[in-house]
Amino acid sequence: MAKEAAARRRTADELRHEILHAAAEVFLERGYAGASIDQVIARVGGSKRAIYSHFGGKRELFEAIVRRNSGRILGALGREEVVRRDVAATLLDFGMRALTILMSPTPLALYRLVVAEGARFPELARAFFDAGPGRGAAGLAQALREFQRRGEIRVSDPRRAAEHFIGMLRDDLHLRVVLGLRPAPGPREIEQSVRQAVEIFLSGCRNPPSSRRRETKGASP
Amino acid sequence: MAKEAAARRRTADELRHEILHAAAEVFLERGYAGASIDQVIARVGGSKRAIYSHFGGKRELFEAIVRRNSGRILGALGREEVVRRDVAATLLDFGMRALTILMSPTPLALYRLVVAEGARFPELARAFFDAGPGRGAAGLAQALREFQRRGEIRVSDPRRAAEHFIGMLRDDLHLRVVLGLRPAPGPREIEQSVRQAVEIFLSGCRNPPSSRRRETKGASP
DNA sequence: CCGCATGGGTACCATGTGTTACCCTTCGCG
DNA sequence: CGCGAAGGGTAACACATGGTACCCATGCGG
Repeated sequence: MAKEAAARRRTADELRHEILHAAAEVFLERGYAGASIDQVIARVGGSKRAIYSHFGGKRELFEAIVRRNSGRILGALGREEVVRRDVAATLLDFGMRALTILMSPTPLALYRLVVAEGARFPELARAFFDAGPGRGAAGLAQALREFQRRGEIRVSDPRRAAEHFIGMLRDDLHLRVVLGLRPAPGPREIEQSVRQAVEIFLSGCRNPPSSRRRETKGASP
Repeated sequence: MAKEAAARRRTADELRHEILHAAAEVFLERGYAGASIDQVIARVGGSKRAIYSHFGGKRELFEAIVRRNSGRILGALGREEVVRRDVAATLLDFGMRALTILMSPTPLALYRLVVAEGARFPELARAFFDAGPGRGAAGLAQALREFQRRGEIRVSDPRRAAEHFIGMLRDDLHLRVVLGLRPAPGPREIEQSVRQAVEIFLSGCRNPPSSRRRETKGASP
């Protein structure tokens, strides 16, 4: 009885969860204005009534979706940017993780969505930024301060430097993927991009003084 | 007579131009799905028939808008990244111009729009990227090659390096403005950001080898 | 064993959308 | 001076949307 009931009539939380899941799919792939309640209930199988009971309406459902995904997706990166080895290794590690996350489908779609609707949903934009890019930059900035304390790097504004580094990660490669001009890069290409970013970030590319660098063209294995 | 006629009945080109202008406003501020033909004709004063005569429909009008704005906005930067003075000055100049353009209202709205709809309008995304970020990166890459030829810098992949530099420009500051979390920065803040980006790009921030740098805190002996 | 509250499903509504058929004004030309 | 044509304005339409009133099944209390 109870089992049958549970199978037929989903728990309220179950249903709510499924609605959130389906709504995320729909909103993330069609945008806010382009998505419709009917499409959501078409996927989740329930009825509109359920949506209007559990959430208030389209707007509230959308906000729930964005908040939920903002929080969960970038939580993996957030952690603490533990300052483990040397600067280069830490930056490489951070960059790899960040770029890998940024290039996966859901964060990409979420990015498109929030960029598109951010101006019309200010508190959502805030939540997204604080949970994602903001937290990432803050963590990295903290790590940079630690390295600066150790004397390994020298930077005037750690927070801004962190943002610059993240900016290098999220460069045209990310933009091209966001625009759908090319598929997401694989781990190898990600690593290549991150390595060059770390190289530039640490050593720059001015020639005379830093001529001690080993790569450039000649193969040093 | 002719004057009255011209005042009453706009030239076909006149009308077409006004439609494009109004449609740009509507699309850029409401997004593709959120915009409506009625809103466009409400601003331009004509009738829907005009739109469907001059353009094919909503989709075509949208494409015309994006193409037009993609071309005209970033044309100012495009030019040729003339390699004038030294690397730092050129990068600073390029960065200032690029960031100033990126932070002005229309390019911001266009960015939001294309990011949102890029996946659904692939050829538009391509056109936008080629006319804007792509051209900018290509120009800068060309300049970097020239500097590399002169021996002023040393970089393994100029194109990617150019993209990294542009990425540093378009970092969290740009994202925050795109999301509407803060107003666009003034010239002073832009210059500050660009300066640090140039500094990092050229010299990096690793401490021991490049201790010859003059800022940070202590005077370099 | 039966009535009742709960909540999810059906059907509907008002509205706004993109699009098109029709008509009238206005200009160019004989 | 009259006529044909072209193009813009009016109005309608088919449709999809967000939102809601009604209804029925389900599980519990008396």
